[in-house]
Amino acid sequence: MSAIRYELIHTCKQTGARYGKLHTPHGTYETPMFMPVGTLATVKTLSPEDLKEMGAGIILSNTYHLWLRPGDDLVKEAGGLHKFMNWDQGILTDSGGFQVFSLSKFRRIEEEGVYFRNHINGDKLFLSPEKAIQIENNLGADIIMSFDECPPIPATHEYVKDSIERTSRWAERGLEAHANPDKQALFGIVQGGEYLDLREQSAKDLMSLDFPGYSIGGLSVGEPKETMYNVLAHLNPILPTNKPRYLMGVGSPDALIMGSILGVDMFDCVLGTRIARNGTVMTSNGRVVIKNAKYARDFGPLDENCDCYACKNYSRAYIRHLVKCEETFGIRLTSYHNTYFLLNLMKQVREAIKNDRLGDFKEEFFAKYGLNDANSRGF
RNA sequence: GCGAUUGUGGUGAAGUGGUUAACACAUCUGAUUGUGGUUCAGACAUUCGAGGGUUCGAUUCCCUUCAGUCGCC
Repeated sequence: MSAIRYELIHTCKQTGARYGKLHTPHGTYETPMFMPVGTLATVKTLSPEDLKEMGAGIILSNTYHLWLRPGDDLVKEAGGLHKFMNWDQGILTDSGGFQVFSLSKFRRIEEEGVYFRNHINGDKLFLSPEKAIQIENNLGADIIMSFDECPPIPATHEYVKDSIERTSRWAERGLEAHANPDKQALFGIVQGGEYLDLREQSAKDLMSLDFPGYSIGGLSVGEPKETMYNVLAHLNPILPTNKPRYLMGVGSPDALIMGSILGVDMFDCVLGTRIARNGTVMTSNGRVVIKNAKYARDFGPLDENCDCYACKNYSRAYIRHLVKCEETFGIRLTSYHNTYFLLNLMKQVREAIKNDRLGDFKEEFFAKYGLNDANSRGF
């Protein structure tokens, strides 16, 4: 018995996008959904109460980071991640595979796992599929990820083929090591870079292991958007319709809409909260770099069409001042707004799917930014 | 009043008798996609306190002047 269940409720007649519900041990959530990222058991600057208030469902946390600090055994001792951070909604943990790829300059990938040095003090570390699952079991998230290798784009076909085959073997090992599949759903991660044949092979290999959900990894690593959309379009008819599909690390507004159209149910991304901390917000009229001098005397809200806490109470001029002075309240307000914006965008996407008009919604949304091309940068 | 010393962009400062006057911070623009609040990229002194002189050429040498700092009466 799987810990989660995906229920496909409606398919958009205009685009084929999926509206559904994801039932987890900590609540049921409508999809497609955006999951805010809280790497170190907190969405930076936001409290769990804030997240609840803005309607966040599942949030992400991270195996690698929590393993190093404060340690998964400590989290287990605290009663698990939900209790530790006072979040009674869904949690998903990433496996650490991506961090090995993105944070460590020195790493040696072997069949049994990866040797690398941590990003804090350079200590030698070793992470394997079994070890990652063990940590994730201790953390206790509702949805957990297989330990994968995230190859760069570009990489040779030969390299990526070896890589996905190893990642599939790792996925199988993780499945065997998994202690409580009835409480935590383990997802396999489809890799394959930009090669459609390898993406297909990766998906089919993982599907033969019958995971309760499938992640699509290794995208948004610097490739053109078109490459990503091609991969999604290819995988869409291959992946099972009765399981959730999770596109990892993607979350610019245009990619969220395009991903939904291409059959994705779940997204996560640090983009919104990261650019928030650097003084940029997403608005219904496009990106606004609130740090810019032109907003010094702009006493209107961040987004005139937004009714979030930040927009209802504070002006661009005030927020710009706070951000310029590196006051923490400033980046809290921008983080709040961007997270709200992305959650709200997905709400609109779901409504559009239910009304069979996601294609129209996409056109309207893109037009507002002056985008008429799915491959445009957007944000 | 006398003596010494220093004057380089918003700030702190390098530097040289000879094409675009280091660097840092600040400022101004971009960027950031399974998160170190990080990091990266670019812009920013027609000009070296002011005036005069020497020189082919002076921010650099000389004179005057102004301003600051320290010391002495």
